[in-house]
Amino acid sequence: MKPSQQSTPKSYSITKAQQNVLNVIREFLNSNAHPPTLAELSGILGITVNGVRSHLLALDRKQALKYIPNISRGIDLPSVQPSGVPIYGYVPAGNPFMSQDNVVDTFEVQRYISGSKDVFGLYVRGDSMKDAGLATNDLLFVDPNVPAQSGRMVVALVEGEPTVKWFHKDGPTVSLIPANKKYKPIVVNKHDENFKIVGVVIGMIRAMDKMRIDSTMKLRKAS
Amino acid sequence: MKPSQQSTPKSYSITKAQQNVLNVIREFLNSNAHPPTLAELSGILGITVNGVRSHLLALDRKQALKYIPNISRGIDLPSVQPSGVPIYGYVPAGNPFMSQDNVVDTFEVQRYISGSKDVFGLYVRGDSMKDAGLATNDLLFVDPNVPAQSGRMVVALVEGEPTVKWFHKDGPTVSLIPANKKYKPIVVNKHDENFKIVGVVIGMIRAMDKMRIDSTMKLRKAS
DNA sequence: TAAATTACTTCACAAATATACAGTATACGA
DNA sequence: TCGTATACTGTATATTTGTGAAGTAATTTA
Repeated sequence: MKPSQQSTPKSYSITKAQQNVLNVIREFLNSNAHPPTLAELSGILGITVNGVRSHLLALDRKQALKYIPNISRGIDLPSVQPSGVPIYGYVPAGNPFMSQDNVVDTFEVQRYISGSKDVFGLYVRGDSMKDAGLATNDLLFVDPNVPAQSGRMVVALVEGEPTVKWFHKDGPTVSLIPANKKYKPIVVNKHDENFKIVGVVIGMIRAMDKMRIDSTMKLRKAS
Repeated sequence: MKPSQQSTPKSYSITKAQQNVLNVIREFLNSNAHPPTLAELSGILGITVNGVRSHLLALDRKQALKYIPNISRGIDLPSVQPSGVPIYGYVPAGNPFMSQDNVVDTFEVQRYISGSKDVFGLYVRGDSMKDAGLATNDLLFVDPNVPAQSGRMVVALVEGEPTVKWFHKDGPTVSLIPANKKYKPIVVNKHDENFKIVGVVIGMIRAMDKMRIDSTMKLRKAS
């Protein structure tokens, strides 16, 4: 944390008063789509406009925010908000796990559906991928720009019908393998006109608002 | 879509010029943390400040944005961006499914992890919920504010150890039921001190960047 | 302890911003 | 065709909002 540039003017770390200003700005941005003015901060903080200003200049120097001169509401907080949920770790894992220190990560879908901007979602229907843990109504994230490799889950168009399967390439032929003994693999020629890889499954999300134990019971009986 | 209030002033739908203003504002917000001023929009659009103003007033009337009078940069665009991926429908389903008309929904995590602000994420480890489709490294969304009901999946603390199970209440006792024949249900008294429901599982997400067919193969052999 | 930074205040002032009011011309729906 | 909304322009004019310069006191680091 030592200054790497000798040109950097000497400065203390962020002080309590400055942190307070920062917090007030953050709060302001939670209820307003625009940053506050100096006068507004002045009113909230109970100090004069120039008092606020000197804090902003200091915070800008310390890179805690960007203070753009001469323009109204020219306060830019970097990295807005995680907009996400904290992630605490693994289950089961060491406890107590629900503490702020224990936040392993912050959830951002971008992390999961990273990659190309062409990623799209697709709902699962049917049980052909049951053993891979997919159930009807699960939502798949499919990336059309990821090249299909053996061992990956893909969405393919077979004779115009979209289907989710494991992908396996074997010389001139490719196999689409279901994760359910009830169904047989589909084997086609690599250049078959009636066959097309739509994309690779890079993620999945499931809403469990209404999911009940019954579904597992059925699974249990079936297996 | 007919106006429900007779007090609503007559107005056309958003015109091309207005849509253009809207687009410019959106673009502005993509590169700036603060909304534009009337003067800035005037410069970009090539019309006078009052021209801009009348557009903003019209757009406010049409609820396309909020125009806050008397404050600088008082332009609030609702629902910033979907930040999401389009969802096309079910698999398998009628084709051709990848067309803009076919967008069933736009993915927003909020939709899935809706409810309280206390929702948090938790990684799954182990195979005790295998038959419910959960695998190690899956990320669960847990809501501590949803009351546990029989049939729902819950995260519980049993003697200090966090665990994911199906929840079943039966008079004075509650059962935590694993979705894997290898494990036995845990039955405890409702008021047992060593037992505590942390929250209800409301969703799950899985990253499949590296997931390979091998894992299914193993599942197949095991079942 | 000396030099610098913080944490403010006050008074004055220059820009930046939004409004008011008055027009002109075009397009649209009943 | 009438009445209204749109799509602007222009000239002023109020406010809002940000800056400058100077100063006081407390705090911090070397």
